[in-house]
Formats: sequence, structure tokens, C-alpha cells
Amino acid sequence: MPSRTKPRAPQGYDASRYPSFAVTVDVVILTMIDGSLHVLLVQRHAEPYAGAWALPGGFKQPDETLDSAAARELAEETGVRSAGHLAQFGAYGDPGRDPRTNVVTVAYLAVVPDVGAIAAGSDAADARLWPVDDVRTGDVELAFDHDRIVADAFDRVARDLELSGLAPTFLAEMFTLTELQQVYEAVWDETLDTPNFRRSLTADPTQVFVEPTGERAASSPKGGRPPELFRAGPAWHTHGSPVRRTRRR
Amino acid sequence: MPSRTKPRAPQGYDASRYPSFAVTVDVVILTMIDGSLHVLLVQRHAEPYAGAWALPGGFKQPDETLDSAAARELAEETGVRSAGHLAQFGAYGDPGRDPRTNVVTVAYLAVVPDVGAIAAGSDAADARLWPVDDVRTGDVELAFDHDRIVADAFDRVARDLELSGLAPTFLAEMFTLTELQQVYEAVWDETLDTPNFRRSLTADPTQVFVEPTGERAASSPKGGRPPELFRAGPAWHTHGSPVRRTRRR
DNA sequence: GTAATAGTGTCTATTAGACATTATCCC
DNA sequence: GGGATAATGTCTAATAGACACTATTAC
Repeated sequence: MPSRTKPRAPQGYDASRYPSFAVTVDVVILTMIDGSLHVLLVQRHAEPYAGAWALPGGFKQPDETLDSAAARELAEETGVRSAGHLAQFGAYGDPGRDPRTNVVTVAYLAVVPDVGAIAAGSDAADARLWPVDDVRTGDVELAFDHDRIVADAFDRVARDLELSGLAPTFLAEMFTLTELQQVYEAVWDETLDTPNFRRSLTADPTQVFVEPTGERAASSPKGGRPPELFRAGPAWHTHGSPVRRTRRR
Repeated sequence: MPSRTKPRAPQGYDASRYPSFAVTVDVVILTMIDGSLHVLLVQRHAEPYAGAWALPGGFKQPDETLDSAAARELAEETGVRSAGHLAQFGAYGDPGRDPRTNVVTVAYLAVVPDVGAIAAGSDAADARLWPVDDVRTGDVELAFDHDRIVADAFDRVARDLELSGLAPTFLAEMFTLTELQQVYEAVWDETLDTPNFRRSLTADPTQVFVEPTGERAASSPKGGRPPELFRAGPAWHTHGSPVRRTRRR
């Protein structure tokens, strides 16, 4: 049975007596390149962690929301004004996570189609898209606690892909069903059965997840039947993902 | 195509030139009382929002993690040292959300069995458990942006109940299957078919979700067969919830 | 033709939903 | 016995998994 040893803090505090923190926003920007998942990182030049790679981010200003700070950072790095998906997934405030000062960072997940704007926005040689496999295996040295933040982002995107209509936001307005399948396979790191995958998109005739455009993409350089191009239907917003992750027992 | 208008902030900033914030931790403490879900709120006496109800919370100290700050707040309010479930679910930093100063708060969800310690810890008349239905309908006036935080917490607990092994943490060590079913029904706000619910707990004979204790609880004052008491099995940790939410089409 | 990629059809095992039935207590 | 709560059994519809098959391109 606890005794009440202190007054309840935020209900009646003296506004001049509390610890002060810097608040930053870091953005994990994900995109697909040729069927594999990539994350945008920027290389540090100054200490601490000079030479290591870090998430793009910056300070929250008092007159903006966390969401708009994240949108601002995303736009500065990629030129993308409105992300198909921009969601907060965690706050990180361990003591000493930034050796310079007390910083609490709020982390966001952004998913963008692979428009060339990312390379254009990051004009300097200090920003690049890394394959997530290289990051997952620890081949890329990350600054601060960004390894943990990135790992949490991968967890989050895998969950959201099953729950929300996230998948088409990785792709351009028109896409092939193979590209869509590759999104699921890359994020979940497992292979899907193609016939079953395609059936799940059209199983319920009242819900349109993909609508044919009538157009076809060029066939691959190695030959093969040229694929049809589709557009995302409205059902992604109302019903989330029609594709479910395999229930491993 | 954006132009680089500012230096990348957190990679090489002057530690003396950034906006300063207070960082707090707020905890949404949920428990079951007689088959219905309740949330712990404390009543404010000082301005702003005097008379309104608020989430228990307090300042993060520079030498503690966000998680330990949340655990500390939970212990102060309820006397519960180790919650069955204590998870961060959001950060809130809208300008003006606290009229006194710039405050970013990190919100946690805590799930505790209905031990009497909650009432004991909150010895004053300014803390009580509210039925979540009263809060959902807006019958309880909430301070700051706590209505939004609480709504997000309800969203989060409904999701986690399906994904993680959260359900038994609402209950005491021994519980009846009816009580377990009531957890799902209260959190999801829907009724479940009892035979199907019970089957899902025992469908896979290799996974133990509930193990019989051999004991039985007293039958209800209105009569009826006295229910058997069960203990939570290890499968909750390895396989998450065996009960899935109805796929509404 | 062969290699390569795209796309369809069909069978079966598993799971989810509905609902009828039996069991054990209090009065 | 009657009312109340607990627990079990069974039928059916929907879904998930496996896999054989056809279609259209480059060479």
C-alpha cells in the first residue's frame, strides 16, 4: 500500500520547476526499388558519431505539431509534400541517448513511392537509400539509438501492412500485381503464393482493391508476358489490407 | 524539387540553440470491474481545467527512461510495482495543449487486475475509476487533450488484445472463462459466441492458453452452476491471443 | 522451338460462425 | 420442479494453402 509521497505533478505544478528537454522528430523513410525495400539515411560529419549514418530529423518548433514537424522533415529530404503514409510510432528518451544534451525524439514512419525526387532532394553525397537487409544485419553503422528506432520501424510497418491499406503507397499510381506482391514479400520477408495472393485481391466482388487500367507495362528485358497495370481501388481505405500474413504455428 | 534551405539540424547543431520543452508521461490505467472496463482518472483542483478529470502523470526526469517514468507513475497511483502490461502508445505535442508552457507528453497504456490497491493508492477523493462507457460518450469532462489520448488508448488496447497475450493481464491469477470472455467483449464492445470462444482456447492441443486449477469459484448469488477456475498458460506469450476479432465485412 | 514472366482454375484442409444440447448450482 | 449460469457437441459456410495449368513475350 503506497503512501502519497509527492503532490500529483502535472495537475498543479510550478511552471518554472521542471527539467528541460530538446524535442526532435526523426523520420524513417521507406520505399521500394526494384522489388526490395530501402530506407533513407544521412551520413554524419560532425561528432558525435561522425561517419555513422543517421535518420533524417530535426527540432520540433513550439508553434508546430509533431505531425507537421515530421511532414516538414520529410519534405526537406525528399520533396514529397504529402506522403501516402506518415505515422508516428514511438518516442525515445533514454538518458544519454544524445551525449550532448537531454533529447527526446519522436519517431515517424513515412512510406513513399520511388519517385526520383528522393535523390534530387538529397543533393549532397551524404544521403542515400540503403537496402533494409544491409541495415537489419548491422552492416551499416547507425548513430545514437537509431538502430533501435529503425528496428521498431520495421516491426511497425510489418504490422501496419496487414492492418491498414498501406501497400499501394509504396508504389506509383499505376502498378503491376507482381510489384504489389513484392511489397508484401519485402516487408514481411517471406514469399507468397501468387495465385492465392491475386485471389485475395478479388475474392470479394463488392470490394475493389485493384482496378484495371487497360494498359500494360513493357515486358522485362529477359522476355516474358508484359504485365497489366492496375490502379489502387477505394477498398484499401475502408477495409485495410486484403492480404493477411501467414499464421505460423 | 526542393532546395536545401537549412543545415540538417540534429547532425551538427549548436546545443545552446534549440526550443526547450517540458516532457511528461501520462498513463491510461485500465482494469475490469464486474465485467466492465474502467479507467483511472484524477480530478484537478487548480487552474487550468479545475474540476475536470485528467490522466495520472508527471514529469520525466533526465536520469530515467520514459518506460521507468511510466512505471513510477503507475506505482504511485496504484501500488502496482510490475504491471502485466505497460506499453507506450503515443506522443502528444500540439502547440498550446498545455496553456502554461510547452509540454510534450508521452502516453502509456497500463493494464492491471482489479486488485483493491488502486483505491488504496488513490487515498484521496480526487481519484476514481470511471467506466469507459462514460468516458467514451463524453459524460466525463477531461482536461487538456486527454480526451484524444484516452480515445487513442482505447484504439490501442483493442488492437493489442488481438495481437498480444494481453487478455489475462486484466484478471487475477485465477479466473473463470466467463471472466476472460468478458474482457474481450468489454474491450471490443461486441458479444462473442461462448462455445466458439471456448473452443478457440483449446483448439490447438499443443498450445496451452488456460490450464485448469481443479478449483471452482462460488456460484453467483442468483444460483447457477459454479464455474471452474483457470490459470493463464504459457501460450499467451509465444502465440498472442487465440481469440480473433470478428471480420466485419 | 526454349526460357522467362504473367495470369487462371481447382481441389483440400482448416477455421469461423451458428445454434442445439447437456450439466450443476440456488431457491 | 424452475430459473440461472456453466460447459459441450455438431453441422455448415468461408477461408487459406497447395499446386497444376494456360498465356504472351524475347530470343
